Amino acid sequence: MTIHLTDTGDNAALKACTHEYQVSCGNCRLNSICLPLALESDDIQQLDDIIQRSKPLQKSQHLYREGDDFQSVYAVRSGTLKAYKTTDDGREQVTGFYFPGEILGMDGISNNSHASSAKALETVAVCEIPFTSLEKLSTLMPNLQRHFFQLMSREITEDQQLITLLSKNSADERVASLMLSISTRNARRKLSSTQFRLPMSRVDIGNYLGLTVETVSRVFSRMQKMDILLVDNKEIEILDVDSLRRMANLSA
Amino acid sequence: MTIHLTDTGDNAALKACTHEYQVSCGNCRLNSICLPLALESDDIQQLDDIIQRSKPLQKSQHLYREGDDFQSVYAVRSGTLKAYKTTDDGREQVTGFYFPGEILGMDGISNNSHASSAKALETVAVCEIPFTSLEKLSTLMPNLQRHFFQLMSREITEDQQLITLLSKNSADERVASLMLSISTRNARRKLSSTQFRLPMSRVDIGNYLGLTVETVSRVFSRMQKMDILLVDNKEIEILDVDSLRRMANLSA
DNA sequence: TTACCTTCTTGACTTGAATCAAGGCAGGCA
DNA sequence: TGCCTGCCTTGATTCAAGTCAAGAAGGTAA
Repeated sequence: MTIHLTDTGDNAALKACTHEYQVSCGNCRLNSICLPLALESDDIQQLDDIIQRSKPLQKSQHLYREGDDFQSVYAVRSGTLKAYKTTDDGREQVTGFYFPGEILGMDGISNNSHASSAKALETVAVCEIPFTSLEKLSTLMPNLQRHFFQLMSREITEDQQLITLLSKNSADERVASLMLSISTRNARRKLSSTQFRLPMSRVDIGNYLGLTVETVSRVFSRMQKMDILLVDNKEIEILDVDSLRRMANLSA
Repeated sequence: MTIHLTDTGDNAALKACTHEYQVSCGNCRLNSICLPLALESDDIQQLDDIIQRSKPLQKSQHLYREGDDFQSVYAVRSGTLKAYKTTDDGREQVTGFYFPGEILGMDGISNNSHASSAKALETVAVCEIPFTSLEKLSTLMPNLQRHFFQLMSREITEDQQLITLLSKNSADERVASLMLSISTRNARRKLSSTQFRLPMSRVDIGNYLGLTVETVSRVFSRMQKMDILLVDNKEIEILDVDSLRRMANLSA
């Protein structure tokens, strides 16, 4: 039996998941994001068979920790996670935020142990994809192999975007870019691209963007004063996308 | 016929490559870096068959450019390359340096077009690995598939290291880290870990580390004054590794 | 050899973001 | 209801790295 997953909005994690573990990839409304593949229905069945849909994670619980044995990669079904590394001197570096449909954990493949930790920013449901099964299946399904090569390659290019952002852009540009990125990712999930609730704290934003909390806060205030954003704590409304784009210094 | 590659030192590119195209992976002295695999000799033969060893690139020539169709990934045989992206406002962001035994070009997989450009910093010889052949071979050789998953995962974790460096560390720490990284990579190739010639300019170093040339130059001067490094233009000698490590703020 | 050009270094000054410090606000709990 | 406690904001000050400017050193070509 499969049940259609009716809502994967960020607050719907519990509702969506406690009773609806048995979603299949074929039915999942996120499959266009996480599995944009020309797979035969038979293939999808095989993939479904290896994927484990376990009970949801509560806010601030870890999906995995840096140094844990690497077993699986994970697709986010609902909710948001942050990935972070702890530096040698004990500070934290947020390396990414993961929204529904996105896949995390691939940095663990190289050493057979997770290179970063993943923590739920709110209630989260994930699909667990055991990596050895995925490898075996990939040798049988060239499309799937290619898909995972592409996913990892995308992660590389996204990291390179972040490197450029950190290396070249001002505080304003960094915050503007993150807002645009979240906006785009919401649009992909058919959610509003102009109004959303930030799942992460100012500290996390600052940490991700290489800025202090105070700077992040000041940038938000400035953008509000310029009528680019409407900021009410974590609720964000983009009032002027064009100005935001200009501020982010991105032509695309 | 295969000829043993006698020298892959950075200046030996021309000598090594104009007459010695026919090296095989089985004989290549870099294979412990680029192919640390338990492959049967028959497997290695199959891999050899798809790899193309073309004529060397001269300094400042491009191996590929951002936006080029993605066909292959490349293993560096001798010499050094830099990878860089051009930002929307026309500036350059160096995303990595690639030394002999290292593999580049994997960021092109996700879009079937190269996400960055690769330019020779000196005379360079590469092994070209056509990606579609590699994919096919990977479905037949699970070890090879796993190896490429691992290589890509390593690229991700290295990018995350750089993100952390850019986001959290001072100019001194960044330059110290790069010197240690180059030192380590030299050691892997059985070259001196304490004395080497930087293949890249100060501009490239600054660009990679998110610093200006002037700052890079000042850091080198400071390190020289502290008897940590001996700097003579591009010739570097590490006088005090422990202090350099302390300066880089890395316990490892 | 000189002349030119690029790359590197050093100094003086400026500036954007960090730090330090104080208060405000919202949500949870007694 | 009111009081914590943990976020978030705002202001004043400091500082690390950027900018601007000048000159030195190294490589290349005539």
